[in-house]
Amino acid sequence: MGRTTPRRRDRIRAETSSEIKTIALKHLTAGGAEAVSLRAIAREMGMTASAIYSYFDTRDDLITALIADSYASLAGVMEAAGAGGSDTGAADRILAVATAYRQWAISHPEEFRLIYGDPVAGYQAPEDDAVREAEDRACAVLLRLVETGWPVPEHPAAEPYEWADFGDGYTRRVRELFPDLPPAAVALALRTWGRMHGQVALEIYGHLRAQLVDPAKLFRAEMLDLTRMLGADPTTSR
Amino acid sequence: MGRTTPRRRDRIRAETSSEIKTIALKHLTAGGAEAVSLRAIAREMGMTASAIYSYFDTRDDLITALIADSYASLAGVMEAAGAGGSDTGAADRILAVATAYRQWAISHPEEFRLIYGDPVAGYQAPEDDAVREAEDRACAVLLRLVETGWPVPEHPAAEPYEWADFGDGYTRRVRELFPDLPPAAVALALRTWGRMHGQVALEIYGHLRAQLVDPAKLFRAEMLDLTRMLGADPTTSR
DNA sequence: TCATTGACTAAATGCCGTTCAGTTCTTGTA
DNA sequence: TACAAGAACTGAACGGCATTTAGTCAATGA
Repeated sequence: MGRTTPRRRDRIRAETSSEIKTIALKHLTAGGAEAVSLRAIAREMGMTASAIYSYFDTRDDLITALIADSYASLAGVMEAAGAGGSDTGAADRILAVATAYRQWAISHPEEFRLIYGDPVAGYQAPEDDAVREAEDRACAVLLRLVETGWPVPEHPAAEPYEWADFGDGYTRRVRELFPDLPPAAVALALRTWGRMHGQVALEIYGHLRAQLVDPAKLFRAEMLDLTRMLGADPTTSR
Repeated sequence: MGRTTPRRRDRIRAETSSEIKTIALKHLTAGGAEAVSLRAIAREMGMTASAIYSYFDTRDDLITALIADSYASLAGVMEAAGAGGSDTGAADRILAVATAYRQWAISHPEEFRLIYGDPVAGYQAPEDDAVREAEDRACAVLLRLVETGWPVPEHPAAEPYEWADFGDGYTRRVRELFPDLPPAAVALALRTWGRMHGQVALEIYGHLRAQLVDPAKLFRAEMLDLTRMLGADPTTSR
């Protein structure tokens, strides 16, 4: 009964929907989020702006779709960088993922801003399943990095972590994927995220422009220290 | 010849200008950057939107003024936190500044987004003197933190830093304020910034909401490790 | 074959930033 | 004190925007 081949109408609909997204993405990368206007997209498609409402309930929904697609692209890049053959050292994998994160941000600045910034006014982080899934994928890459060096000696003064410290849904998904990792390891993965993110965010938003000639150099130094935090110091692991 | 008391007209002008900013800020905190509309501000002031153009050449200029004011407020909070009596340990001062940074962000989320995000479409980080000055003040607070624990043993694999690695103007201002600090210390201060910023940015933009029950706890752990990076481990300095 | 449904248009609503011509009133000076 | 200059402001307009609504038309599935 289940129909394998999509019906003609559904196919056309999917094509139009993806054409809208493609043009929207083009405008985004060309002129930032403000340039994503339903009228401009429709104009380019030879349609009326209101026609787009058959495909996206509102402009924000279209933006959310762009976020989901962009985040999936970032997650893919991170996964590829984190996969590295089994001959790759732990520190190298960490540096590879971090570099991939930064490089993706640099080559897709507007998409990065879309995901991690707030380019759409009054726009609250959407409760979108596709977005959450991409975020989980990115998170999983970091968890895999932590897993390699685990257990890492805790900072003496740090408070212990428990599962109750994390969101319910998140806890469930993490424990399913990484049954052997304790809560403290998850906390470490989130700290890793923050550490990678900090410098990249500052750089993308232009806050290191006047200070640094080569932001990559500072990022390398920071990520090198990160390997230590994850118990994968390159001086000992290679 | 120099007139000390401002003329009546100048005074009124300054008052109107600051009233515009006050209302703009009110709308910002209430509804995000999108809510800062010249028409809405003028409406509230009993004026026409075009009247505002006597005070700010464009909406973006008004936004830039808001950024400068907000950044100055953040810098002030950081300075206060970093001042701590001479009896305060180095680690405590670091934690105080970091906590101040995060707390300010949490209590002024829209201003934080204004400074470090990209709420205004197609808006490039302005080359505004007042903004740069506030950024320098915040930077100076971090440099003072680094200064306390300096010298910190470098990570073995890290590349050495030279003054040529930094922007010209920035280098000049830093060396004037901190004649004794070497380039590597400046690099460490910028890394400190990135590390503080990373988690706070993720939190403010809602990216830790689904994951963490208490983001402050993770931030504490990260900042505790930061004290180590700055050579001010609380276990040894207290 | 035919009623239904989805894609689409056209027009309108009410926002917005910005421009411009014209008005009013304050100001410093002749 | 009279007056020219200029600042502050109004009102109308332009072109842009998201969104809503009523209506058209053709593909669809029973």
